[in-house]
Amino acid sequence: MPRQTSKPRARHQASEARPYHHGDLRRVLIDAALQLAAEGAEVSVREAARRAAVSPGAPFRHFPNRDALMAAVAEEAQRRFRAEIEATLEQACPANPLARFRAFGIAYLRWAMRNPAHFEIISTGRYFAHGSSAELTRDNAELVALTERMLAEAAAQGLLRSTDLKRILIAGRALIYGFARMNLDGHFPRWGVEEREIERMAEEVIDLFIAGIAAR
Amino acid sequence: MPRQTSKPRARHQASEARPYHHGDLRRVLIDAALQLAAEGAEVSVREAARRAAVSPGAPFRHFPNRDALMAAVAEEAQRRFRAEIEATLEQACPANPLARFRAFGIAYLRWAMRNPAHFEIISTGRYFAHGSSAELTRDNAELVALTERMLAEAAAQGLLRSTDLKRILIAGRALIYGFARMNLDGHFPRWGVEEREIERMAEEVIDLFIAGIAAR
DNA sequence: CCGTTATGTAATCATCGATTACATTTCGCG
DNA sequence: CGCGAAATGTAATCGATGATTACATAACGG
Repeated sequence: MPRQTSKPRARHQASEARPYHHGDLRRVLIDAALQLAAEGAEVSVREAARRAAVSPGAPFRHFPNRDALMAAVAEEAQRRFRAEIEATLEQACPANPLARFRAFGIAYLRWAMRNPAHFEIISTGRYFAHGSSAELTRDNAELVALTERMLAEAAAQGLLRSTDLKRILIAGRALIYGFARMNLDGHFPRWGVEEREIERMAEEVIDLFIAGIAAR
Repeated sequence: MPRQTSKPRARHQASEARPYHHGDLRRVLIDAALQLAAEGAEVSVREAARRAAVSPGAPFRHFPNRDALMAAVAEEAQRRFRAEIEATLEQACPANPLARFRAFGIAYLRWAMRNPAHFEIISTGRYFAHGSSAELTRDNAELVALTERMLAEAAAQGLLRSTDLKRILIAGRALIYGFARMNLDGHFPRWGVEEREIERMAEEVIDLFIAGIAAR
């Protein structure tokens, strides 16, 4: 929790000098890094420090190394990601598991497409050792478990053609993750002038998948 | 084509000195970079130069910058990727487009899983500006076109449930690409002790997709 | 009020991509 | 041939970065 700096005394000389101790440098560094990523710039510790108006070595008081900063950044992004998905699911028809699955997929892809850099940090084991953040791993596992539950309910209600839930789960994850990554990795030529256009494609792809696994 | 160095004269002094001019530095640098990537190390121009036993500045005679080297590396990797897929398709039942699609997907995923670093370089716009290599773009487009043709044939033979080929194509690409990236990005916990296990999952996922789009 | 701890600064190092000036080899053209 | 231009590699150097260390200063508690 951010400690409240109680209006620190001014330095010996300047009346408006920045206090020696930053308010909550850790938080500010994470935000700066998130912002850097969102801007498409690559995240460097120094640049984050620069934005926090702090010396290049200061961040290392809060993070042992760059990877640790990135892991913290990923945790924050994942928190936001998960929060938005769960908020969307709050207002999704609770009775129909496949409709919920659909809403989940759409929310997932919407966030991924509107926060590409953050999604990249979350989903790729490139910025820090995969599994180095227990929180990130847990949050992600819970999203997977959420998906699993929806499919299990669908199966219980006889909505699925096959009962091989494991296989359906993996295929569904691959489909959604793949769509997000295709967008991220530039596999959609810039025909899709409208962002809205790609989101419509996302819906169609999800619907195709659901039609494929649904009983009929 | 690699120019043949016709046994260059020895230096003024040593009888076994390395010739001033490298045989085909460009090629050697690309191979060194491919090897570096395959070893999981991150590719640096200097390290490639080191492996080629050449000064750190030498590579820049062949590549204007690091990105250009990476683009050349990607082109080579893509060439191998495409060659293997097409070789596999050579011996796939030519009459059944869905069987060919299945073979395509399996070959795609097999290569991606056995050459993760190379697949990463190919498929991500991270190592160089996306579209900076016309050859890479073309090669990739041809694989997509190949998939498109298989699906069109399947539709022509009445094997598909829907005729929305565009949607099926994107979904299929997303599914296969997503599976490959999930493996790459560490989304498969290390349960799959056996590599063979993951390859079996890949087959199952592809089969599930085909079952989903097939007429019945 | 003092000292222990938390936090930031300054200086330094190795690595990397990149550029420049220079050296040597290769090759084409007369 | 042989000579000069072009190709190719070397050496030295620059700025940025991640990281470490020694030191300075502020914050907190007894």
